[in-house]
Amino acid sequence: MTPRADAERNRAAILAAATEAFAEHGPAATTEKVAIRAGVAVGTVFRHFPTKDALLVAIMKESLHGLSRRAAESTLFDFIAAVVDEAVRTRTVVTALAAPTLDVGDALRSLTDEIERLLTKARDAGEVRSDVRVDEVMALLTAAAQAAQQGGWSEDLRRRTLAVIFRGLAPWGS
Amino acid sequence: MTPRADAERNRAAILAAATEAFAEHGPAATTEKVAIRAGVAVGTVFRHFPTKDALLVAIMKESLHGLSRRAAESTLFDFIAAVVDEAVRTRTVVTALAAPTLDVGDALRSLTDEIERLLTKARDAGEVRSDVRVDEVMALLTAAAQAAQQGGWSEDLRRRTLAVIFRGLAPWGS
DNA sequence: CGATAAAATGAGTCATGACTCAGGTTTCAG
DNA sequence: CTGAAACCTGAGTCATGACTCATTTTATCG
Repeated sequence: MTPRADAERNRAAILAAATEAFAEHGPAATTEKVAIRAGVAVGTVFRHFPTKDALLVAIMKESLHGLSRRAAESTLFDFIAAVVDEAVRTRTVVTALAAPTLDVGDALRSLTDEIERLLTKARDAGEVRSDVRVDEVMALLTAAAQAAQQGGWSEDLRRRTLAVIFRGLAPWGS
Repeated sequence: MTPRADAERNRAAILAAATEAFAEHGPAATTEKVAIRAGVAVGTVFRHFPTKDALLVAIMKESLHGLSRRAAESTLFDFIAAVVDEAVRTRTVVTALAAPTLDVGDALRSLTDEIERLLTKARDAGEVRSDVRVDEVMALLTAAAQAAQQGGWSEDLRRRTLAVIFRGLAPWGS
């Protein structure tokens, strides 16, 4: 049986509201605020998502899938720069990349796979040293995104810092 | 007038307890827990530090000064590695390096100065490119420490990730 | 149209954790 | 020794925020 029309409408509104709220305030965003933003009562939010974390996880998965999609049509360095840029704008990316306790299913795994593909491509193109593994790349990506966000890195600092990282990934003399 | 003997004793106990508690749980450590650990009542903690943040700031300053001291007798790369190692063990370092809202006075400034000295020395020794500024170094240090801690980087991952960063800081072909 | 089940509402419950303060205890100067 | 000032105590206050549920509203089906 398909859900009632208003239920579906509200669920969508809640997801949209939560996306904005978590982007602005991170996991600290109140369920109450999400409800208000969605034009709905708190109870309704909890009807659709049994737990605040469940809602958060839903948003995080969306965010991670979005990244995977973008990774598919990008290059390694461009992708990393794009993620760090977005991290400065919305808190969700970092929350998703660096939430050790919340279970995002295989969304992170998928993203890692996608990045591995970018890494292989970059390696084959001679843009990255052959001994660099995905681990480091994920670690560096997460680190940069997280620090950039919460340190409020200026665009200039972002550029210079990423330059160091990119140089570190590149083969000698390239 | 010098404070009463018991007051001084308690203050020291509170600082010691807070150091441990914040190292283990970060800023999330409860004032209550600190009090228990210090063998003292909550009220006593608040008598010595008007606010939980005041206590936290005191610990953070201590931590930053400790880092400055260690920086004075180290080299840039060794120092960075040491800080990241410590970050994995105690949460205080990262809290101190990456707490944008808490006012640590000039403790961060001092550390930055010390690191600048290390940077200059490394540059003169030809170990670091001449166009690298302290900003990037601080940014990379903070990023690595933060991510290492909260991602639980293994020693191996730590080593490989720092290798990338160090290579990025180094001049070509060194 | 009703009837009814699904959904929404929002005031209320509960847990947590920072902070207070009236009353008891300890230190120490004289 | 002794009394006042300085300290300490810990139950209680207050704010916050997740989550509940009795009651009311609404979508949908015959």
